[in-house]
Amino acid sequence: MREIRLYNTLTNRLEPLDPLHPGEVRIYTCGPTVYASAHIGNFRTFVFQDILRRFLRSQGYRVLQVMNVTDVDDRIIHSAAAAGIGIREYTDKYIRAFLEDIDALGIEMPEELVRATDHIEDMVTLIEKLQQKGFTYTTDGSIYFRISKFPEYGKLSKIDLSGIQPGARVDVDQYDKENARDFALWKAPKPGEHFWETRIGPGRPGWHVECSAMSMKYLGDTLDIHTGGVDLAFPHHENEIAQSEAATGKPFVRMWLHAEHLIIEGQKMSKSLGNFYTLRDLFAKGHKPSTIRFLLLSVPYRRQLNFTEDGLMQARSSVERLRNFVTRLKAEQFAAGSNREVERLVETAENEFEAGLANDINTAVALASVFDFVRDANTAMDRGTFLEQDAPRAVAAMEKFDAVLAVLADRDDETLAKLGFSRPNQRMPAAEIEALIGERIAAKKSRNFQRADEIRQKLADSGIVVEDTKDGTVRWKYK
RNA sequence: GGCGCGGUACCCAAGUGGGAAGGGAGAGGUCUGCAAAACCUUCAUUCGUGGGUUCGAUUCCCACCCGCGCCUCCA
Repeated sequence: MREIRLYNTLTNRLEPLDPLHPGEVRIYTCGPTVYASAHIGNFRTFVFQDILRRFLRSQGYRVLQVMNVTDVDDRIIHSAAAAGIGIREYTDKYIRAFLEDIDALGIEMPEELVRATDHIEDMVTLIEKLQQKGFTYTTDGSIYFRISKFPEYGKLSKIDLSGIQPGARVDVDQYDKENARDFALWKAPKPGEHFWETRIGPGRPGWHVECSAMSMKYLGDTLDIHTGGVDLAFPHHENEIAQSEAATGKPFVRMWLHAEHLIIEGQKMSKSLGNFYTLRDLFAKGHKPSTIRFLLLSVPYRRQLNFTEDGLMQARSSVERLRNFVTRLKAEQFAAGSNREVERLVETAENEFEAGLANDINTAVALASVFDFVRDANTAMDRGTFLEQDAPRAVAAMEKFDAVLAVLADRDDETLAKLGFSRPNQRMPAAEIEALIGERIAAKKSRNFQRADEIRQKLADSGIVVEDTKDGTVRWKYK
């Protein structure tokens, strides 16, 4: 098995992946907080995680991935109350939308998608364990984690607690905490708020404890990989480490992977700047799922990604190029035989593709190997040195690449239609298209080029592109 | 201030102590009735700036400039 190296935020180094359970990689992924639609920045992180899991599987690993859904927090409680419905009902619709969104982007479902509110009992058990070991204290019914009892606090984010300057910014809750950095494991209910009646009293869980409880429940005390956006490293992941390791006495996570943020047209994405896009906003503007996925995956995950209109155009063209190649492979007739040179091209591409991804999921290198292959194979086809037996081999390679990339197989129209974004101007019935193309071929044969061009224009107006090929056949596709 | 990421052609972007990947756009050409697709050619003689190490640095070291993130329950 090829060695896979990943950049571990805990050690700030590239390290070889060495799963605790041979052949199986256990991953925990911080999922969405379902109080609103996820935005394009969220999906940068989720697409990265999808590339990671797809690559691991393509390398023969079993993957056991758990993603949480945070369906209880202040915003949810308040919004649900304002809407006069329960938090479960309130979050259901956002969970549904999230599932539709990740499906639209070709993101595979994790093996376990778990809701925080289904695991209150597990969190209570974890908090009890921390209480027994003396890592907590209670103030007014809220239970806090005492950071001073956990000397390794700060090892992920490399913050030095001794150097903290008190003052500048003070949390509003500070008065009931011993230390400003202590965080809530359990929050006492406020009047009128949703709460659970439990062995540790009435209340609701703090944000951090949910991830510790659920990850260890499904993946064991020590996980192979924990992923999330860079912003989560502190305090969320730092707190997860503290809770989990204090409770079990074992290392919580062997490798921490953090995806850099996405910015929009060079600016930080924020609601006040009005550059806050959901997937559906982009679909409504006419962008295809494959375009968005390609753009999100084309920049390696540890690099900030500038999400721009121009970038979307470029991504769209790139995907077109790859898809055109596969279409050509399947449609064109080649002379009998097979060419060892082409086989060599395939092997080189497959090797470089894997090597790129194995080096900290370097998608830019992986894509370069695919494009190299596409160009060289196209050249061989143009020169007539690409033979009949080479085609299925090349198709197989492209399918292998797409098992990770997931942008070649064209589900765009289908996906958009499912979400209500069908484009009626592209819905000319196939029979009518075929009839027009037949008429155009006849017109061309009788050298009535004016009529032929009229038909081509008519099809173009309906979003259909016609391509004449060398051997006289005609291909068409939706634009 | 602390911790971290980055500055490579018009845009996106890889990379290494010794010939600067790949994609998009542009220009010219081949093919085509014309297109489209594809192919060919072209597109970085300061790889942020200034020093240093070296036979040789975009790559290592130092300083500086610029952009960004986290240090507040934001992926």
